[in-house]
Parts: sequence; C-alpha cells; structure tokens
Amino acid sequence: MIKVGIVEDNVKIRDLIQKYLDMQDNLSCKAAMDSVEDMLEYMEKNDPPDVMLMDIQLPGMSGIEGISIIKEKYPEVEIIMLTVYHDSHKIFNSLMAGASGYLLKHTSLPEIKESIETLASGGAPMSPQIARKVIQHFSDKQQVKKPESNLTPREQDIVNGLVDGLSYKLIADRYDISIDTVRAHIRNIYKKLHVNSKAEVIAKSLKGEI
Amino acid sequence: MIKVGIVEDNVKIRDLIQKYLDMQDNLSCKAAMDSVEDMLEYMEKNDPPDVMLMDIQLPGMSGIEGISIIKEKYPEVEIIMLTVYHDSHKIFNSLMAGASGYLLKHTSLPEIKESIETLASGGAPMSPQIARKVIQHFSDKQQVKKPESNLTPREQDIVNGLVDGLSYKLIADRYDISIDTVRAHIRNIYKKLHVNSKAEVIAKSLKGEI
DNA sequence: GAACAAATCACATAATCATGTTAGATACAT
DNA sequence: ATGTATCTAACATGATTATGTGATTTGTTC
Repeated sequence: MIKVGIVEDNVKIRDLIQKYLDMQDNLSCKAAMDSVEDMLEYMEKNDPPDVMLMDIQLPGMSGIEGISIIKEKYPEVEIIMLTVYHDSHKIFNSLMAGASGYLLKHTSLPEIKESIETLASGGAPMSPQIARKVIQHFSDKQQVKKPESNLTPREQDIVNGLVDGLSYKLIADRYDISIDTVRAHIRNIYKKLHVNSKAEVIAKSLKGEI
Repeated sequence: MIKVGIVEDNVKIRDLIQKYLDMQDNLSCKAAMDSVEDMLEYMEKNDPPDVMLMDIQLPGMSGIEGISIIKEKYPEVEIIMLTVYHDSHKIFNSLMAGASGYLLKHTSLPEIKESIETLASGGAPMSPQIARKVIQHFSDKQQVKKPESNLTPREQDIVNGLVDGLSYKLIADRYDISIDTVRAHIRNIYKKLHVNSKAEVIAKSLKGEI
C-alpha cells in the first residue's frame, strides 16, 4: 500500500484527486493539505507519505521551496510536481530541489495513478512536454523553433520588453519607435492572446504559452 | 501519415517492429536498415523519415555518432534511441548529440507506437528508468538558490493574485480586504523585492526568484 | 509593557496603462 | 491591382497603478 500526500490549494482539484487515489486498492491518500506548512505539521504527527503530489503556486511557501524543506527532513519521500507551469525555470528548479517527477495539471486521474506506481517502482514520471524541455536542455542549445507563436517578430520584441519589466516608454526607447507605436503593438498582442493587461502577457510568456 | 525509419542490426527485432508500425493507420515504415551508413544512403535517394528509431550498438558507425551526422544533414528528423543500454554516459551522449527520446528495448510495440505519436505532437518519449537517470543528473547539481525575499504569507498571497493577472480590485475581492490594503501590501512587496511594477513582480515570481 | 512585525484601512496625486479611432507606408500574394 | 498583413504614428479619455503620508489593531518577543 503506497501512502500518498497532496499539497494543492484548489479545493476542488485536491478533493477530486484525493478521493480518486484513496479509492484505489494499492493506494491510500489521507493527507491532503493546501499548503506546505500544513503538510509539514501533518508529517510531524503522522507517518510521512511515500509519495507526495505538489503544486507550485501555493499560499505561503512555494512548492519548490517546499521540496527542499521536505526532502531535507524526510529524504525518503518522493515528490511529484503537479502544476500548470511548464516554463524551464520552474521545471529545473523543481528537479534541482529534489523532485522525482513533473506532471502538468491536465494529466488524467488514471495517469496520475500510473505515475505514482511508476515512481514507486523506480521510474520517474514526466509529462512528454516536460521531458522535451528537459532533453532540450542537453542538446547543444540548438534552439528549436517554438510552436506557432502567431505573434509577429516585432510583437515578440515588445513581449520581451514587457517580460523584462519595461514601461511603454522604455520599450519605445529600446526599439527606437514612438510610445504610440508600442501601444498599437500591445493592442494587437492583447487581441491575439485574448488578454487585457501586461501582467497576463508576462505570465503567458513565462509559462511558455507564447 | 508519419514516416518512420529504423536502424537496428538484429533482423528479427527490426522486422517485427517494421511490420507492426507499417500496419498502423497513421504510420508508414518503409526504411529499415541495419546500419547508419545504409540509412544515410537511403535518405539520399528517398524522402527522409519524420521519426527514426535508432539502436546504439551497430555494425560500423555507432548509433550515437549516427545521431550527430543525421541531425546535421537532416535537422528535422526526430530520433528516438531504442537500446538495451541504460548507463548514464550513453544516455547523455545520445541526448547531447540530438536525440529526442530514449527507450529501452523491452518497450512493447504499442508503447513504441505511442512514443512516435508523442514525439510527433511535441513531446519527448522516455522510459521511466531513463527519466529517473536524467532527473538524478539535475538533483546532483547545486542547491536551488534560496529566494531570500522573505515575503510574509499575506504578501505571497498578493503575489499569487498578481501572477494570476488580477487587478488590485480583484485581489481585494479575492481576499476580502480593501483595495488600499492591497496597495499597502504591494508597496511593501516592492520594497522587499526592489522593484516598482506589477510586471517585475510577476516576472520574478515566474522565474522562481521569489 | 515596550518594541516590533504583520495586517488592516484612508486620502491624495502623478504616472502609466488600456482602449477607441484613424491613418500612412511597405511588402507580399492572388 | 487589389487585398491582406505588418509596422508605424497621433490624439483622446477613463481606468489602473505607483507612491507619499498617515493610522489602528493584533499578536510576539525581549
């Protein structure tokens, strides 16, 4: 019987996964918390789980910090990240912190179950897209073209400016165009990405969704 | 229709895989050679495959050498290693040479088929044991840089709101506090992180620097 | 119980952003 | 040559953000 723990702040997702896993013959899932802090408290008083599913974006401590702390105190616990983020920073930071697997949130319940079993038998579960990012890290940074960004080269420039935290004025300076042109590009970017704030563009970009 | 090629010197295995794959609706497997040299000759005269299954131990040139040569000449060909070797050197050398996947030879025919499809849709097929080795390669690295931002739990909540693309007003609603309180927290966050815009906070957060 | 961090709220103002409308110059494809 | 896409630019206005200066409450720590 494999003991599974969950750290996930979305109650609906957490409950769904917990119920599904606990229903399985070979799994038991009693510990489902919404923060690393709560999980640490739980593990003080109870048997630590064998495998832990962990979100990244959490109230309080982030899931990545959580990995380090949990692995330091309970090195035998295997941690699978279960998150929407597929940007390289988060992936590599997670793996370097000691995660043993990395799944995207669209992973189905049966696949999550399989992943836990894979982990228990010495493998490392990873969503194919994640594996791809990891592998790309090895291949001589041969920049493979990103999948269809829809954005024109100039629009991509503007996005890069936003990601660097620049104001419209500074972006205009960087590319030597007028601030109104920057506005115009940003309008078009918003339309293409279906967003309406700098914040969302930056988030999408850093999550690898552009 | 995905065109698949095979380089494998064991005739029985090669024929088995070829027949199985060629039988599939969405795959065609015409090129099955027993050496990289033969495959290169084939590709001179015919359309190169989209995906290639490659053994390592081969007569003549090794599969790993083969990757480099094939990728240089036909960079769009995706190569999956299919081999009995699971030692780190062979794995990493293959990936560094440009392989997009790595399967062990006990992989079943349906799994091989799935792997080809995974690859075609932008993922990277890897046997779980291989994934494990690859991941271990990361955790052996240095520790994750400690984000010493030292945000309070509430401040982290606010950051999460920003990352989700919310306005001050919506963050205030989410946590049931006044918009001026949100402002106050954000002021403090900016001071701690040495930034002065939402954009920078979001970028830092998504880059794992918080 | 003084000192301090954390969380809460208010008022004010300047800067920046989001969005609507309009339009000229290239370039490329049908 | 006509349409479509891209890059450029201006003007305008309401919304949102950034920043300054305060203040109260609730815990914790020394």
